[in-house]
Amino acid sequence: MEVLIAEDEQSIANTLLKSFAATGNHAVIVGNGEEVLDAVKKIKFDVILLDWRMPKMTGLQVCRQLRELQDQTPIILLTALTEIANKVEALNAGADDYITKPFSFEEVLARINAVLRRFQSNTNSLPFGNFILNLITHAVEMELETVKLSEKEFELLKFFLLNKGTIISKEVLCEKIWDIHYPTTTNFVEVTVKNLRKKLEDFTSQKFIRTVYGEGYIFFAD
Amino acid sequence: MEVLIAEDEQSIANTLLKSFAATGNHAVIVGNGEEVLDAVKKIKFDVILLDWRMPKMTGLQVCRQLRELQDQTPIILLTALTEIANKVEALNAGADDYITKPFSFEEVLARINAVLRRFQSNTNSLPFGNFILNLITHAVEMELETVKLSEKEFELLKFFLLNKGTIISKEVLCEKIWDIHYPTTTNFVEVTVKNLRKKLEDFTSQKFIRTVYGEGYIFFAD
DNA sequence: AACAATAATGAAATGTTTTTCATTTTTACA
DNA sequence: TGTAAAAATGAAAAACATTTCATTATTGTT
Repeated sequence: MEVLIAEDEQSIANTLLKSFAATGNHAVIVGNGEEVLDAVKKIKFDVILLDWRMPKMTGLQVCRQLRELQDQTPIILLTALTEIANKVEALNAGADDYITKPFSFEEVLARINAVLRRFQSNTNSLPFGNFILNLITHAVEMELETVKLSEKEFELLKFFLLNKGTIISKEVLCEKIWDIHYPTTTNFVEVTVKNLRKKLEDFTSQKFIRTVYGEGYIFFAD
Repeated sequence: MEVLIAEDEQSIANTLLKSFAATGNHAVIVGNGEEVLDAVKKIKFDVILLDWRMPKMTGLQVCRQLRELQDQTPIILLTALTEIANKVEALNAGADDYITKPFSFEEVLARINAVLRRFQSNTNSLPFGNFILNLITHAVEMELETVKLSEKEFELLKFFLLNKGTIISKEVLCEKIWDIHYPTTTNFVEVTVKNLRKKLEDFTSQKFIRTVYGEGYIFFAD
């Protein structure tokens, strides 16, 4: 696991760093808010531990700014006892949880796991444009309207949504959706793409799946 | 929303009670651990606010006991600052969150909503016995083994799992799964039950669906 | 034990989805 | 613009799922 520690008190930061290393994880330390924004541009962290009181920007400001930049990385705020009154503010700023100092490393790990679990299990629908794919019913929904997808259509759309904006080759689709690991003899991938396209366009009046000649498909939304 | 407040300090309990009433919710106050166990037997609460330090049983003991009795009601522990060290213990005892005193009512509401959200979105699988129904893939799973259910079989099993231990009539199944609101002319419900039974028994070597002559079916697990 | 009501079953009929195939359309590039 | 490769399409064939139906088995009651 890749953790970003944003904390200006050296002793706390170093203790955390060592503890993460000892549990087989990897952490990066930064000392102020600006450095947080720089760091997340370079590395994709699993979680950010953010000190409430830091030079230049408060944890809260960093938090808001990250969310404005559409960064969804889970954030846990580290707050001192005197700041307890502002917990609600913290949650509203887009933090996912907070820990009050002093804390044990055991508690930090427990909190991180709780937050990650919440994140992972929070995915029973995938949004795109003004629509969502309901992962339970396998239908595309918009307010009260829905279209049911067949199984293959569902799996295809789900895969596209999990890989928005990147080129996906037919070979990859074949592997991931049909579990076929050798060159295909027929064009069932194209046929399924066609059917999904038709259903989506009839329902949404938009084109989401673009063909990249010789390479594969890209799904575009927003 | 129906809230159970387990708190022996009258002033705190009453303030909460009034605040819940003011926000259109309803709360019940009990003063010790035993009364909590009695109360949950009578009423189905949406959330339980549990004081850590109470006469007769600590909040932690109550928590453990509720979970042992298979009660899954969300629990938020109310702890004093001096008890901060034991947060991990609290989470491990089956509590879903905790709030340190003193707290604002605004914060209580925020926490409750966070916990409820987590609860509701946490359901992309339904466990029964040693197995789980995966709500995304529509398959029954046990470790690495899986069986895929057809759509009707999936909906039927899902409905059974959400209504474990209660008699479900064919009329209700017809309404809820087939969306048919008038007497049926054929026996497709029985046929679907038969097919689901076969798939489940082939896979699990157990019988989960019992017939109640003249009334309907019951799903049993554990 | 005998009966009528209810439930379970196997198999055919119908409806859907998935895959295949022959043909047409689009694309990149000379 | 002409060509070959790649992609899209309509429709048939094959595989699956759902519903119907006739028959057999089970249940509660007398």
